[in-house]
Amino acid sequence: MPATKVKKDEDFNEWYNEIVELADLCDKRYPIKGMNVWRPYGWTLMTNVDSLIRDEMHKTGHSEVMFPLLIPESLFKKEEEHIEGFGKEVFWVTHAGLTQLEERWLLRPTSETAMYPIFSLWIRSHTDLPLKMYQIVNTFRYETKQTRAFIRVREIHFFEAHTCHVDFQDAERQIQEDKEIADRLLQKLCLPYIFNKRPEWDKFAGAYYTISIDVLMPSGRTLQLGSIHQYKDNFAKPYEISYETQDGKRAYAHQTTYGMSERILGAIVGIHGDNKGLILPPAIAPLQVVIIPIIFKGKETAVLDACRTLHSRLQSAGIRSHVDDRETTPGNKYYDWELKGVPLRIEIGPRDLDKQALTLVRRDSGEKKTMPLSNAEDGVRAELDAVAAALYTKAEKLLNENMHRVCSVEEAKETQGIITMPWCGTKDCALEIENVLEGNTLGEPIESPRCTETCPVCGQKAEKWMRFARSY
RNA sequence: GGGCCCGUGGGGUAGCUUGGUAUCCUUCUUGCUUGGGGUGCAAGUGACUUGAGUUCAAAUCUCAACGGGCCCA
Repeated sequence: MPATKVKKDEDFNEWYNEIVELADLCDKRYPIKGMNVWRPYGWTLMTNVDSLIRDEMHKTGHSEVMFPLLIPESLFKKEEEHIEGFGKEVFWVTHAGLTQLEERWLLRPTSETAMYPIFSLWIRSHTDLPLKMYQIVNTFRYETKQTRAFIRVREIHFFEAHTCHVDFQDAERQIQEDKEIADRLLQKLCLPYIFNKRPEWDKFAGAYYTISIDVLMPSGRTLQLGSIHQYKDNFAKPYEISYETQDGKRAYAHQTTYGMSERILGAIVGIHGDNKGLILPPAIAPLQVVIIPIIFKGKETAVLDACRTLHSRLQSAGIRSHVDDRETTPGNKYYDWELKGVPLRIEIGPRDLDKQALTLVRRDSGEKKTMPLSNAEDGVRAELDAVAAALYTKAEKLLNENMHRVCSVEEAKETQGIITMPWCGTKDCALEIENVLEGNTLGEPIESPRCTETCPVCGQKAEKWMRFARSY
């Protein structure tokens, strides 16, 4: 029996809208467009993702900081391209109490302009570099388009890492490290992804270049989960982030940033979920195992005791477990926890106790098996790994089956998903393809061989490949 | 940026055309019952998005705002 009214493969967008509320991730009834309430279950999930990010940051020598939410207009305005890129979508604070502010303040859309004036104070010598900082905060963008839970919101739960380096080469090494972080993180979340070097006209405002981290949603649209930016010294100059070199000269720092948001959660919901609800990767599932006692009159205590004993054993083994001892029927509990996406369910009833066994059901496949109670810890751990592997494989299949390399406009028209085509390098030709495909330019695949084809639009020699897709 | 549709208990809905008493399902609360895939019975709580207009009277008609959804650029 499905939990959702709308089927995932019939109307993905509706299914998504329905499931984020049904599964208690968020409450969309807050009366400001694009500002939803995080419910406890959703927030636990998000903070679990954040923990994985923090682990990666600390492993790679970043320090966590917390900068103010408000930015004075004068600081924001120092980098021209930046203000041009964000100017139309910032929220302004113009009054304090009854008095009009002498200088307007804005809610950070991202924190470059808050951090960099302070970085310029912190950095004096080459020994202060590299400076590697990050924060996980809320940022604000005034979206005018249709908003969607976790995917397009006005208050963004944002991870942003900011680094400063002695030169371009060292900043490039940072970007290499960022890619490795993405690889480890998204592997744990069972999310296969692609890197794309964004086209000049769509890079981050003020960046030298931008690499996006994109995943493919089951609707056939791509979702950008993160960005890695090389700034060179574009911000260091206006914000005067300079240092004294070893030989006593002054030089500007080269900077990078790395950003990700709750879109990660959107991808997990959209890619792994099914018509029964969420399916969570064990790495971030608030509960990895739920234990359902199967109670019959007269045998309550034996069953409940067995459940509780198993629960504390699993907890001691570092497995997030829960005994659902609510006064309702087992069937109800199954539906509840399937909706919540708990990877494994254990049932213990009188029949199991007779055999000193437990019944275990996988959320992703529905597969049911019994195993002895004696080494439940190992059995559960192995099954959690199996769920994670299966989720990744399924998502990888979706991505691979929907990535196509084509060399003519006609072929492209008849192709779904992510399309890679030869590209001569001019904006007009890319925009023409966007028109034909009703999609967007994703960017250049960053690690693919040189192209020797011709541009399908203008017929000129194409030295690059370019990816196109419909995007969120 | 332009166009279209929608807003009724926590969720889903009927009622709106033709203005007057708000329907049903579910959830929730209490009690008993049941318990290996939504157990059954009984009782109870709970709603017309906001503002202005028309009217003796507005969930119903008009306008606007806010919110939600869809389509096009």
